[in-house]
Amino acid sequence: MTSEEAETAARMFKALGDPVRLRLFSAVASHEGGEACVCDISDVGVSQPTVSHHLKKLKEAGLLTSERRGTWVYYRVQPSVLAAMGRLLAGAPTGV
Amino acid sequence: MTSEEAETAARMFKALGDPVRLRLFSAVASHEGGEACVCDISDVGVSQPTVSHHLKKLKEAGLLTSERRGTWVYYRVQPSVLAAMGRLLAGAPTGV
DNA sequence: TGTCTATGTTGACGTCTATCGATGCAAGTG
DNA sequence: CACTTGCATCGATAGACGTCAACATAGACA
Repeated sequence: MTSEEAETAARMFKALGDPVRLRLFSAVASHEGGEACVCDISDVGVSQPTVSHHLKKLKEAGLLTSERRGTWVYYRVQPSVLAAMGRLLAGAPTGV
Repeated sequence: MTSEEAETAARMFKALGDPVRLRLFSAVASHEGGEACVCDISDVGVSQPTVSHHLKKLKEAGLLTSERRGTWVYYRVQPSVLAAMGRLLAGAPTGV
């Protein structure tokens, strides 16, 4: 595993390394239709700006995508990234 | 996903959320025999105390175990934890 | 016993991060 | 146009984190 690969992968793991973000991510992933608007998942015990902050982090890490439809903003997971992280953990290193 | 589950899982993801720790973990996981002494994997670009610090973090997160044999300390991965994280990412939520 | 090598621990320092209140922006509704 | 709702951004603050130098400890060997 090269230094660059480690940084890329670590960025994703780091994004899931916060309880609030993990719950938000799980909520989006398990929501009906594979997507959820912020109002559906914002009940994680923190204020609304904090939720927005964490969703932005998850988006920056490439784990979520967002789309505005009318009044609401819908978040959706990036399946390919999930698969890559799963492989990494399953014992199939990227390039070692 | 409850708050407690999120905290437990987030602690593991967080442990892998640092490039140095991810490289150390990958090095141990891919090393011959599934274990490695610190001298084998300490070439990650940081000082020796920092390596020790990160290995301690990984051990606290339950991702590694350590065993002293003579002069050297050998680290080994916890396979069950890996499988659990893999399942989490593969789309089999723990309790949602 | 003394010394060297291999690791772990401590203390300090600078940086990052999570959180909040206040505010701003977009879109629907009257 | 005014008002409300949903979400993002800004500024500030407290706490966590990564890193290193210095020191401590454990084992091997002469």
